[in-house]
Amino acid sequence: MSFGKGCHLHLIDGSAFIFRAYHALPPLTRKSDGLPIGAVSGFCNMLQRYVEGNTGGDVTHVAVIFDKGSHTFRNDLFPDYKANREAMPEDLRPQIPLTRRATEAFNIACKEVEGYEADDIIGTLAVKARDAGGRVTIISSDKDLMQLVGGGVEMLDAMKNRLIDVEGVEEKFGVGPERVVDVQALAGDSVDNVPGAPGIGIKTAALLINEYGDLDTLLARAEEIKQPKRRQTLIDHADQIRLSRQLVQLDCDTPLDFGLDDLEVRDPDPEILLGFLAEMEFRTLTKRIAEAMNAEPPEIDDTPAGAPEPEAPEMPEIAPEAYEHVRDMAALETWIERIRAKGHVAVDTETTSLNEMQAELVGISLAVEPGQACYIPLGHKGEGEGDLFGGAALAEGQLGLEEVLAALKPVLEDASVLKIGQNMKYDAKVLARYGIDIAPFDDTMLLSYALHAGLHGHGMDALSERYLNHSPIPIKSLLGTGKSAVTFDRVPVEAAVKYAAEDADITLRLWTLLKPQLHRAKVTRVYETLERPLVPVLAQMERHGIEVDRNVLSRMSGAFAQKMAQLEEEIHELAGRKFNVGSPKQLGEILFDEMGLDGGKRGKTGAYATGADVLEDLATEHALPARVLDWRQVSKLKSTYTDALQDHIDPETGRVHTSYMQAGASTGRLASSDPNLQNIPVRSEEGRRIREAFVAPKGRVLLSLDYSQIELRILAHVAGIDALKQAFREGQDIHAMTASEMFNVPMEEMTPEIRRQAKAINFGVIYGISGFGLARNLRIPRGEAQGFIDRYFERFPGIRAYMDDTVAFGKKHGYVETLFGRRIHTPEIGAKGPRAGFARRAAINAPIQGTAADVIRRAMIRMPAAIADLPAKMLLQVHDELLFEVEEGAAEKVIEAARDVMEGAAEPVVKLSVPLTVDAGQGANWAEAH
DNA sequence: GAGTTCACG
DNA sequence: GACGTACGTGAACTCA
Repeated sequence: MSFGKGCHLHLIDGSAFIFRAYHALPPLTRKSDGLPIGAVSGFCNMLQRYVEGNTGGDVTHVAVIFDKGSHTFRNDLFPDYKANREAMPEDLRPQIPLTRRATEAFNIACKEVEGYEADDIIGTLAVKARDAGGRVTIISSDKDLMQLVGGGVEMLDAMKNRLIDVEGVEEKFGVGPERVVDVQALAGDSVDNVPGAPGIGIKTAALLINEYGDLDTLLARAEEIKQPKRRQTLIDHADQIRLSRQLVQLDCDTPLDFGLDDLEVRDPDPEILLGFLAEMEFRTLTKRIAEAMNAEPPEIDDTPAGAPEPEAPEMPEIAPEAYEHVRDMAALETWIERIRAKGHVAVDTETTSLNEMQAELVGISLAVEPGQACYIPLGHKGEGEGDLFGGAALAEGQLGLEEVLAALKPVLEDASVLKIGQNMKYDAKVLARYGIDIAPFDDTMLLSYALHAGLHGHGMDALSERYLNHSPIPIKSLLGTGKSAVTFDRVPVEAAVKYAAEDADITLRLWTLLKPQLHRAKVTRVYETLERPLVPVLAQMERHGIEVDRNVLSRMSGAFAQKMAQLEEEIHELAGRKFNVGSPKQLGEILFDEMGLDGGKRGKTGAYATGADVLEDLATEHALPARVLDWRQVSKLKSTYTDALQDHIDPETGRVHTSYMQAGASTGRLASSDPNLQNIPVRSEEGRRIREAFVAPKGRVLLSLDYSQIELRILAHVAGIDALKQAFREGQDIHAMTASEMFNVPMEEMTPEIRRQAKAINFGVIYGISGFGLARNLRIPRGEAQGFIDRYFERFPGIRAYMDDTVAFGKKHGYVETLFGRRIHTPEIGAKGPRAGFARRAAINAPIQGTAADVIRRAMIRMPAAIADLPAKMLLQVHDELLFEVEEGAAEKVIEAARDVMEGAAEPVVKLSVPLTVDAGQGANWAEAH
């Protein structure tokens, strides 16, 4: 029957159904494999209720309409359109394709058009149906669709079961459907980030439109408005209002590759529908629908779930021989289809270098389910020695790099296909250099870190051994070690297939095991808000790098070399013979055996201790240890900084690119390596000069923003110490205030010495203070140190309570938590002996250090958006400091924006009872900026 | 490769 | 009563 008079079309807003279903239900997972299916379940229930409700009705045509693609013409008009939308929850994403399948299983037309919102398609279809003389019911509560109501089109809010007709629209907007866009254009929409006119809401907008007739007239005659403020707003924001109208106006000319006749109501095929429901393991729904259809409900097999903790879902053995070598485009296309059908894929890249800045892509491996993995070699060199110029020809059986990347790019960037990786930052950085922005993704390393920080490492080998009981093929077996090591492009393709595809397979298996545990462990939010979104931020910072002036370093190296030689000579003279000053063992023998100095204590290896503290004690009596201390300082600065940093300057960018380890430190801190830019000297005057080599390019400046006393502030908050909180609120000198409280010294009479002691105690508290430790730090007798601590606890009993509570919590649960829910495991807290002491102190420190780490992570994640419109780049993080490079004139603006983000970073999840404050500095180099 | 030392927060 | 102790990192060096 052709669509026309007497026909009734139902248009269901699929995305609205999905989100309703998702939020209405707890996070259900499929019993057999942990696949999240809560939204699918709710979606199917809603469809079923819909079908039941309309059986025997007058509906002749029906379709479920979905959004497709995240970029629409509205984004071209206004880049911030829907920009404040939160990212799709990660456990919803894999369910999207399943809702499409569900719709098809119900035998309901399921339609979407790339680059268009569902609303536009609904609008287009509604207009067509109306023009053909039929009736239309739009099943949605989206107010954007209300502009379509009238002339045989109405809306049904399925949740409230309320029909919205022209009167309903007037009630909501104060105008008829044909003027809804005008009102919306004025009022704006915070949900979709449509700007509208500031200060004007729906009420005022309706008033104005009703008075002037329509938006264009209103804007043309804006001068006539009586209220001065309103008048000015409309005049000032006329363009913005017109843009807003374009954004809310539905496009009722969406190009469609189907017609109304394709949407005719069809009965579902019981076998297909019940088959799908059984596959999803929806027992109740399967039974109910089977009854309704007079069909036999299929068996549902969800056996692997047996135990509530699915330890290891059934997986085939890991068999590297079975992996596929992809050698032609047809095979690649098949893999791409399988990926799309699955909705997720494990990806791993093989390259010529561990340094992502220089790594050339050699191959890509993919895995879609355990045991099913492939490797696509792209840049393997032939077996031979190569030509005279050292460049070997490409090996056989490889596809062209560009062709493969072009085929994979849509999948790797597709919002509905989840990419799974182990340490995805690496692959993302490599692929970024080939123009691929891999997203969305999961990272098994970060899953493990969110779940099990403090329990074990999170490298793939460790995870594979622990969870899969399988040792992956060692990379060394392919590349060799030491001088004879080769790069991955020299590995024969056949061996590379086994190794590389195995990595993807293992990654996929780890994901199937770890991902479902997030919810159970209640660390989903940690993973989603503190781990995953940080990856692209770090990748960007690493790619930026920081400019380092080689000449400054090299000059310093020369000066240090001279100084060292001079000191060495003096030291040998004082010792009476030559020896290796850099050898603690030889130094110990000289000091304590040959020179017979007191205080020689041997460590566990039998060697004398010659650490700085020991030498400092000796230095009061003798010249030699003092010289050695000087020598050590210079030697350290030269070898670790002025020499080594030069080797880290990237030849292509001329800058130094550190690498941040996100899952290294158990507390949630980052760690920087290759080179470590988190321990550039600052405490000594000579050392600080090294920071002069970290510079901004011409026309730019470096900008440093650091949290002031963030850990002490967090301590004041978590331990609930009113006196400390008060001091922070009033901006007092916290160490002086502590000293004043402890030693009953009025603030006016504070001496630097008393303040210094209080400062040491404040820090000691954060570290899990002990009398011995404080005594050593302050160089006072142990009894005196213990007296200080006792007095401190007496004055601030909340601190003692916090420490005791934290340790008790750690003992009970095996982990402690930050304010943001990050877990740090403390497996040794119940151990016997000194290990328990370590674990106790670590447990006391972890929530404080970890909360501070969480706060700056949150700031970093929000920073790119906050400075997007400013000529600024975030370059480095040093635990409580962020370093930026900005155009000279923009420094103040960037400071303002970045400070806002940093000071408000805890909110809205945590409302601290102390303010966070941020100090800022700027200059041509890091020494000046800090 | 373990142990020591020392740079940072 | 004796243990050995501040918390968290990474890099360079020596020495077995």
